[in-house]
Amino acid sequence: MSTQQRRERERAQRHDLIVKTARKLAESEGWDAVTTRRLADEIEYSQPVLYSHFAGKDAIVAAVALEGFTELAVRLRAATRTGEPRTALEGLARAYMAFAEENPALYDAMFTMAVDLPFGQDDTPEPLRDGFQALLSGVAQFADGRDPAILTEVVWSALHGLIVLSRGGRLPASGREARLRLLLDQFSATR
Amino acid sequence: MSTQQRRERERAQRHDLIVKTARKLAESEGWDAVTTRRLADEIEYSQPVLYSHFAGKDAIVAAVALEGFTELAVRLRAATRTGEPRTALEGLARAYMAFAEENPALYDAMFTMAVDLPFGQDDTPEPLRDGFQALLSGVAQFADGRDPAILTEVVWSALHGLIVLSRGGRLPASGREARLRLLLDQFSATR
DNA sequence: TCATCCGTCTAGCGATGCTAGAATCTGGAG
DNA sequence: CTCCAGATTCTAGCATCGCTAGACGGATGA
Repeated sequence: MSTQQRRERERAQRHDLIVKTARKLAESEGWDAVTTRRLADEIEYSQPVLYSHFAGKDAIVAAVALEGFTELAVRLRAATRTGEPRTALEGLARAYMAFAEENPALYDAMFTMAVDLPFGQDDTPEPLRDGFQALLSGVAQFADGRDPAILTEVVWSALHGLIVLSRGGRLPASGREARLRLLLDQFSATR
Repeated sequence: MSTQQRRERERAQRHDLIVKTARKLAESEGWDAVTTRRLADEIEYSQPVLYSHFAGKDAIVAAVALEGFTELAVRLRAATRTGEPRTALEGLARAYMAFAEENPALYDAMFTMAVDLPFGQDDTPEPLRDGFQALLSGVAQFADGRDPAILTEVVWSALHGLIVLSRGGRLPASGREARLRLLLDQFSATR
């Protein structure tokens, strides 16, 4: 009976190996380099093994994304644990942008690629829920009469827009800080 | 000598036919359906003909995107020709979102796919420049002390974020109007 | 010791973007 | 009107992609 457990343990390890390898590969050479053949090579197994763990390549990307949500939630919570609400928004925003900048491929998997992750639904995976909750609880501190959920969604959208447009070369790298400052100013004003 | 001109005219027509067909196909069945084979079928020529007009598939997508920028600029200018600055921002934002909603595939080509279009550079194509100018001149009306360029970039980012997150199912379709209202409120406040 | 079964790999399918070389058509000279 | 030269278009194929069927192998239990 013990061999059965060992088997399952090894399977779980290989599962993690696949996810971690995919992530590392994507981060170092971009998602285009993450082909099933290359990934299989990297983990030193053949392609079909991947499909015994995941339904397809999309599922692997989704698994990587899920890891990302967990990490993002941790970082956002850490950032919101500071003092006053004014700096809380700034900390939150900076933490979010830093995360996106440090893990571009991961961020892509989370917010631009994997379409099959159910976001605001009943079967939304825990890490996803947690990520949004971290944002929400941070933003709610200075909602000041405004609807916290709506406010969170808009702040999030603005940050995401800045990130994704910057990355694609649509926004000049120079004004980064000025844009963030303006955004923070606008959203701390209750009006 | 006339036949030479006719040749060139026909070439130009076929060039347009390719772009228009790619756009229509993308809009009706998504960009995944726009394969070189399918596109060649649709225009009733063989694949290599495409490559006598464009360097590759990316160049075709870029050509479609360019069309989009021209149209977007026109719509934005029309929207900003209204009266007071308060409603100008709202008109601008609604026009932008309506454009994105009515032409999802086109919008994708403009702002998420084609990476090879030089955006804020010296060799930026005219339609691109014009598109941003239309936004800028609209936003500048109510800048009210704030840096117009920075303000434009941030407003644009926020709108883009809303659009792209909504489309990917990351934001619920329900709060659409509320989010837009909140965004408008925040950005009309000068503070 | 042997048969069974689970796990893994080899080999291959259809589809992709792109291209070389054959085939065809066009236009102008004799 | 004929025929050749040059441009144009097509057929066929390459490498690569995600994915899978079926052969193969070794570990497990009788």
